Amino acid sequence: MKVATFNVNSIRARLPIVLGWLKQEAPDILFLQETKVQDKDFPIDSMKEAGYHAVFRGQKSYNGVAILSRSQLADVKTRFPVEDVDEARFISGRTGDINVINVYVPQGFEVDSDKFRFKLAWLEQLLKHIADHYHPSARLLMAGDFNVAFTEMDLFDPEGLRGGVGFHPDERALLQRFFDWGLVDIFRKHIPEGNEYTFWDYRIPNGFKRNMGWRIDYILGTAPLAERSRSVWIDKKARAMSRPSDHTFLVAEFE
DNA sequence: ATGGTCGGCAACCGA
Repeated sequence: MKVATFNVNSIRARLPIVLGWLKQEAPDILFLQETKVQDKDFPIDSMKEAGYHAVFRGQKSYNGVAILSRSQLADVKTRFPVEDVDEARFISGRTGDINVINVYVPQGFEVDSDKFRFKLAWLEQLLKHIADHYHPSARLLMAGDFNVAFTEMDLFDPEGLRGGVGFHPDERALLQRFFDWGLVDIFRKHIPEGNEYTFWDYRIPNGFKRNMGWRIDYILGTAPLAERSRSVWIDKKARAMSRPSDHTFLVAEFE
């Protein structure tokens, strides 16, 4: 089984990249974030032609998540209210005995802002949701854009960025609690070295060329899945395609 | 080289 996650930064702007990648890599599941499209405008026909089922929840202009899969997902849920705000940031479902969750965690703007507090509350809620609905001994795969670098290895300038949004102790402590519960960072399980990133800010000149990036996209799995993971990679060559996203594909293969 | 990020969507917001 091959799964991937990609913050697409507009599914309509990057439809050729996604379709090309699906054809080339033929994943079983692709998690997409920041689709930036309302449901009535989601390019479902293109996905069908590519051989994929699609479940999605979008909103105008911002956010939006989708799961593309070879086999149809059951028990699909897209509602995830936090503090009475229900943005399009969450989709869960099931394929066979594998439960899947796709998340687009709030970015958080800046530390001590309302948006930052909302980000922390959102992550708390996600943790509670998982603890309430799943068991670490069952197969759960959660992937997406978490907007948090976990350790110093996961960003290009840990000292300069320490304590800022995306690398704040409170955010990192929350990620740790997902790991404590029983989720494994599949990338880090296989690749212990640093300087491996999934996001490069558009606003840093030549940030990608200079590899000034962050690892903020994750594929997490419970132990039964982590034990069956065979390889994981960040697909930088997908960035060579026209109009690259500021994120890239993160891919994992399971037995 | 006399500027310097994207995308949505129509003036700026969000990342």
